[in-house]
Amino acid sequence: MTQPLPQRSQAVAARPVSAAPSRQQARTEATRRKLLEAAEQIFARDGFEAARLEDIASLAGYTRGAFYANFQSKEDIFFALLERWVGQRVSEVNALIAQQESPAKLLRALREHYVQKTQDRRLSLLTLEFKMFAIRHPEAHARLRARQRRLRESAADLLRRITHVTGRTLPVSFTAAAAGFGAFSSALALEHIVDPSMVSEQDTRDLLGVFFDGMLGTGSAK
Amino acid sequence: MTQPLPQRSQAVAARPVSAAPSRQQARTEATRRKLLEAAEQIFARDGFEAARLEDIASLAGYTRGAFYANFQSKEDIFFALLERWVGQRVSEVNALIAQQESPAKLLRALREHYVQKTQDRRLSLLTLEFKMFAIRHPEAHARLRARQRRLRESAADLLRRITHVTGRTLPVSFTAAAAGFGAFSSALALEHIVDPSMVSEQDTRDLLGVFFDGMLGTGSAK
DNA sequence: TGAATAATATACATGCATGTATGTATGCTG
DNA sequence: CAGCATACATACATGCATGTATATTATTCA
Repeated sequence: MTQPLPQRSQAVAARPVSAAPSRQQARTEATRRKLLEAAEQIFARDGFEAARLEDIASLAGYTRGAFYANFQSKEDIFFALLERWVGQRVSEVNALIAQQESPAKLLRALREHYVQKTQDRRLSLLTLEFKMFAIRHPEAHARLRARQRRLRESAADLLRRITHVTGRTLPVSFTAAAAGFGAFSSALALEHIVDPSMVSEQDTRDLLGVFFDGMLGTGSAK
Repeated sequence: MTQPLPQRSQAVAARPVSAAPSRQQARTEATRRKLLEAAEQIFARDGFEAARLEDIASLAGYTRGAFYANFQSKEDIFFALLERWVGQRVSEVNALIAQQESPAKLLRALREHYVQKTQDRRLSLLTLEFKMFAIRHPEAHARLRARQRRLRESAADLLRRITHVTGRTLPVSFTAAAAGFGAFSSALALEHIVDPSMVSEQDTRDLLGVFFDGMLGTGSAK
């Protein structure tokens, strides 16, 4: 019934690896990108199950015809989105690492990074959506999990560097700590979205701050 | 076509408020309960959208006929479930409050309460499901939010009592703090479910502990 | 410029879950 | 125990989103 998912979605017709992309190829890439960006919005808005391919296509400015020319199914684009998304997140973290700032500055930057995450509605909802999907689709679970791990490893690296300098030891593994930060920030974002009057943006900042200080001891609670 | 939703789902035929329930009424109550319990499982397993009434009914030992005799729609049972569920959570918290133990004991109990939440898969998933639903169904948002608030208020009360005794001040409002604890524990539960090898149960305990100590200062981090 | 191919649209088929209408059995009441 | 109501099951109708097959428009290249 469900045949094995192809590794790469829709394998763009083979071509010499780094040749200049032809105009048609560029066009294809562009619509793929537009579709992915639309999917990002729709999935965040409606969730995976309720999301309609029609909506994704039309938001991108196409019809479902274009969709099926570029992706095989809803799951397919969901995975493609995940890849892109993890790549982007990893880049962000790596950018932090690459900064080579003082540990204190790095600490503040990391903290700000998570605070930012808290305020990005789409990001937080997608994060949750990916995880929910993983839980509920056993056949896809391993794949999803692997990508999440990539991201967690990056963040863990960053934590490793920081604690190496500050000499502080964490109560849990680096990866678990990274997961903790990520989880907490999306959870707080969710709270704020559901009921901003109960948890203001400032509240999310402060709550995250408490946790952050407890873990990494910046000392500047307020 | 769609007449205005009655406030109470399916308005069990009016009868003197606290008369002894007839056998038939008792039977009805029982199947309603079974259906609700089944729904709890199915919604947690599949999520609201993917959940099929067929599955709920059959898990409860009935067919969809029984379902529609007791509930009007999937949304209807979802809300009924929410009510029941919030009621249960509030009771739990109130039980803690009613204990009238020493503040130190109360603190430990509260902490253990959240740790327990972390380990209850169904509970955590349902929590998230309710919130996601609220976000994505504007017409239901207010109603959902109101129930969540009831729960948050209870927890906030508990926090108020504790801090009143310990003299400690929180960095955020009591309700925001309560939301923080709740959010963090379901988020950690989710992490553990998605990838237990990254975040063990002990990790969730420790991470929650860090936050807890940061907020309420029990002092016993490890 | 026009044939060949790629990109996208349109039209159609299918499946599946919801909801409704009707049937049946069991319990209640005079 | 007759007749009615309640509780649930079965069968059917509908809608809607997916996926596929075909048509149309845009590009490339001889």
